[in-house]
Amino acid sequence: MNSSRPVTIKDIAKRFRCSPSTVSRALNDHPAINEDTRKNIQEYAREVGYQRNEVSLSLLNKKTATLGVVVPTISNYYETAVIEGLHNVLQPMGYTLNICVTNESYLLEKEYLSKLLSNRTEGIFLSVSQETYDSGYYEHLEQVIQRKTPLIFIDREYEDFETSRATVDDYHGAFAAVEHLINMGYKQIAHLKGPNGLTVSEQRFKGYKDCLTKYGFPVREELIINTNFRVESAILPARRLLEMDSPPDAIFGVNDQVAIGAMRVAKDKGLRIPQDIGLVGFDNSPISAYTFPSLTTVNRPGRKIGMEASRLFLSQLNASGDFSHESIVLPSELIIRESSLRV
Amino acid sequence: MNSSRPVTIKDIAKRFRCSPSTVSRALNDHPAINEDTRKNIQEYAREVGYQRNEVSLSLLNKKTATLGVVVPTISNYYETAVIEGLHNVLQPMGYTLNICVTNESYLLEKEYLSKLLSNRTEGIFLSVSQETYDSGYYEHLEQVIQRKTPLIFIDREYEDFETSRATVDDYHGAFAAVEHLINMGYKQIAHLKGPNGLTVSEQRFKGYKDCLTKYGFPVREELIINTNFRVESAILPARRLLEMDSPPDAIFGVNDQVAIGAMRVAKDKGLRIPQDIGLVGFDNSPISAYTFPSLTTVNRPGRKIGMEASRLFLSQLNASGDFSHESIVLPSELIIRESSLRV
DNA sequence: ATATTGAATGCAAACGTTTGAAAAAATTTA
DNA sequence: TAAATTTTTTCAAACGTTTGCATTCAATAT
Repeated sequence: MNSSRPVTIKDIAKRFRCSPSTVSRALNDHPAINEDTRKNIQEYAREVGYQRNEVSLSLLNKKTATLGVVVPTISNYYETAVIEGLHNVLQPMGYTLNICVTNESYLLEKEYLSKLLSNRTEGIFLSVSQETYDSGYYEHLEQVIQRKTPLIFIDREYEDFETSRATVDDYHGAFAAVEHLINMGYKQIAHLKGPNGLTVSEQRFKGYKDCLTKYGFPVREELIINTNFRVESAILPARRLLEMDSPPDAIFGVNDQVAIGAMRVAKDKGLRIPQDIGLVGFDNSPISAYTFPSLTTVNRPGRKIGMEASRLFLSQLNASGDFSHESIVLPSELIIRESSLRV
Repeated sequence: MNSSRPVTIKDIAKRFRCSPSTVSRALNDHPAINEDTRKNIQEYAREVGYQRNEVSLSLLNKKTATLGVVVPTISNYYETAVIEGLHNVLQPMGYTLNICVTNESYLLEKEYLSKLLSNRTEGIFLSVSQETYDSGYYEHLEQVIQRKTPLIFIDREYEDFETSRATVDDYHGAFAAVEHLINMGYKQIAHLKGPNGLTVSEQRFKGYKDCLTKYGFPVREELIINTNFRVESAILPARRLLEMDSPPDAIFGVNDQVAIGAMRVAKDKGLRIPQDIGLVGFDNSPISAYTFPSLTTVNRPGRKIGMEASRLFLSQLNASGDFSHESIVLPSELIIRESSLRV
């Protein structure tokens, strides 16, 4: 019966033997519409479940009220916190977020950006994929710039682009973490590093190295092993570290997951934490406060990053024409817990 | 200089002194277009970065290639796994997922659904919010049904609606978990329950109760305490349980987070796991395999759910007209690890 | 009775693209 | 060289909505 075709303004116009304009105005409470007409039309519209076709409006106004969020993954606490932050600011302003997960793939990232532009997305928040980083291809971003669509980098940035970016101060967070371990008297501090090439990995690595150097410790190659951020990826590296002839007495993990993996391995070997080995993670994920022992970590204000990024977007929007590119770097904060608190 | 207005087909037509139709056909490799014309136009289009306006196409074809995914949260492993599953199937088919996070709010859920319909989304995957559940208002769903937009329930379902749904067999998973604890000789099994009213909570709770009853154990009110799925929310309840005069010797948590919270509390009290107290979670989140001791849990095939839900959507699409509503229930699987393996 | 006002409604264009049918241009055939 | 054919291009409508301007119609003032 009920044809599935959505009711349009024309359908209503036909029903009332009036023009579409009248219906449009009636529905939008335009003053120059007879009170009765207005009421009747509005009532009927409600009855038949009329819903304005936003697609046509988008075409007409060249506004879609849609923003793209392109991220490598949503499987970590941090990323979802960022999205929550974006959401908290932008949703109330009427924006819809289009969340695209690139899964670290350059091709997907490119495709998503292209699609977002085709869909006339009004702004793009981007955390570039690892493949993009590795390959160094950035033409797909040129597109975005050329079209003057506001582009905001989140965390993983590409330095050569003139645009706004919001990042956490990974460097000083890592530095503080290692410094804390040194203060606690640890002498051989290993690092379970993130994938090569990513800003996040490299900045934390740099903080680690610089801190060791500052305090006169050597940076020992064999104490630095790569992981892919995931807990499983830390197991073998941690084992390798702890089975060395002169094993480290502390491990700084590139994130909490990795540190928790190392914690498990240490416990399996009967090591006491923090007495025999100190552990520090990064992210301050909810679980890190409730491991046993609880994990010392570096807080990364994901929600705040999302909110700051929103702010950057909005200011770029208002400053149409004049560039107004800002770089926001939010401080990270060392959170000392049991896993490193040696007394 | 470069005006920020996107290049349109008309602009190109003007440049070549031809009609928009010619340009359109040239760009789409229509056979009835002169080879030279085609080449020139395509080259020029590439040069100026022409990108088809998908909005106008959506209006014309009444197809948006967009699907809505409305979920209460994306902060858990499971939800992101579901989204990954949806993504894996639907992205290659050209669909864009519009992920909407309701944050358990009825109002937001309603608003999102309305917006998705207005945007002519071609299908909606919905896991209803807790408020919706509590309130019992479902008119906002009637809208979707009335518009014949395919609607697929994920996990949190509302039984009265005629539509497809994909859920995990929470009941039998919980049953198996508790049965396992009983087999291991635990006598007083407590339950850290999820929020009231949610299918997920209630099904697991029912599995817990039925299993106890089957094995002749009483269901003791004081051993059942609510949580909100989050690790923090388990701390006080777990403490209350373990400080009872006759405390439980096992705890079944509604999810891994909650179980890990209980694990922490138990350890703080100096209890040995699994000797003094057995623990079981639910979800098989990545971390659960690497806690110390590792956590017995129930696997919830999130990615598979996403893939099955996609399948349900596609079959509903093809069977346009004739209803073809299916309910898929995927089995959950007990994964026995150290936290309950008492020998 | 006519001009003047005011309220209510309709017309037509616009947003960017596609597409069947018609028209125009180029080519071949008789 | 005209007719027939083929190739190439243009026209116009459509998708659903909004909006400045024109129009209609009734009521009031002169």
